[in-house]
Amino acid sequence: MSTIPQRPLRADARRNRARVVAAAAAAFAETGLDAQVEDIARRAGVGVGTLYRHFPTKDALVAALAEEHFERLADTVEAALEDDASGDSWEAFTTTIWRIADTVAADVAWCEIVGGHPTAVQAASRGQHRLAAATSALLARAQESGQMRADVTFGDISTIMCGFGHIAAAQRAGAALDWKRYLDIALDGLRAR
Amino acid sequence: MSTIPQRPLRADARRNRARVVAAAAAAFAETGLDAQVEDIARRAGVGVGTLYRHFPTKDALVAALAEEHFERLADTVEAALEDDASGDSWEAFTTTIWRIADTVAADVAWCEIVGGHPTAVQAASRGQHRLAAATSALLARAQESGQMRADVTFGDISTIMCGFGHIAAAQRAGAALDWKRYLDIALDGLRAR
DNA sequence: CGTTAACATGAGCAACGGTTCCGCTTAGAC
DNA sequence: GTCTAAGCGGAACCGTTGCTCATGTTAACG
Repeated sequence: MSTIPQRPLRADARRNRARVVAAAAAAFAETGLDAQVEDIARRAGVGVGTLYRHFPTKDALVAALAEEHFERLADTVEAALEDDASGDSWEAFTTTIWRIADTVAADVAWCEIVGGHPTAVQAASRGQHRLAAATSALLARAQESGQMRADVTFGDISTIMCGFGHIAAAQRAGAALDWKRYLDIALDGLRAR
Repeated sequence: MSTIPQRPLRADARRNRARVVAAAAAAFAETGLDAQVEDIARRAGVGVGTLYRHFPTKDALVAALAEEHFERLADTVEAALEDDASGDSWEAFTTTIWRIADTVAADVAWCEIVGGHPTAVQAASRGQHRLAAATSALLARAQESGQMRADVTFGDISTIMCGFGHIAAAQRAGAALDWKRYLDIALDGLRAR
């Protein structure tokens, strides 16, 4: 039951909406999900009222961003899937993960969404399914080549990436942690012996 | 510059302090660090004023609990270190980690503290040092036996456990994650090839 | 231009949660 | 038993934050 606008948005409204989305993405990435609405509006150069005209609630804004974020990730993995028509499938897998990691590490809000924001998770279900399908395919190839543990599932990958997101966030917040090291170890744990 | 009370606490005050600590531990374990002060007081069967008589601030309460938590963990690892005078040192290491994991998995607040609560981290520094020393020793043995990657440090273990804490918390909150699976993979990543 | 519906604004409202304060209670010393 | 300082309770306080609404502004169409 999505709201399909009868008339397209007025030019200024469209511009403002885009600004809000960009500002929110930046704010959430920096501060996490508890970035303040007023701060987002200020960054976007609009009033809070304008923000609320486009998104009925803060949750809805988060959900919209989550949706976009998942779609982008799915794009990345699907692209990797095509590029890797032939080649080392284990390496195709790991480089994809490292690429995703770079994106996720820059976004504090990521893990907060994955690990328990019902509205956002629901909104992003389409992207999540695409992501799951593509990742599973990449996974299957690496397993067929005998380089990856045979029992690894997509769920394992999302678990690892969820932990990853928190570690990256904590590191950014000043904790003595190292997300590269973490990924190195975790990926090693996925290899066949 | 710790405050040493000139006179011992009155009997009822001592009892109430213990109740507050227990209630706070339970509340933080269930809800995480944003458990409400009023809720903690209610669980303890005291007024908020009483809570604030014993702990000047919510942060201080968190710090006190963190301190105790780290000391307990250090106890666990030190005990393992003694038990393992002879035997399979890799297994000694992994069983210790699994034991710690059980404790940590039951406590949502754990990772929030490790990953960015300055007051608590500072208060727990003694326990952290004990924990670091004991874990490093356990680690060294497993490495000497050739079963663990030679480049693993204590920092790696705390990174892994930090991720672990968040995954366990998210799982408890309903996310489709599996902390046992995670540990299984991460520990495998620590083994030598 | 003139008109108007769409849009923007930001002070202000309400809820929430940590902290304080003061009148009352009680453990414990004599 | 009496006294008093230590302790207790919880209503009130206050800063914070998501959200609303009355008022002012402007894109877009004729």
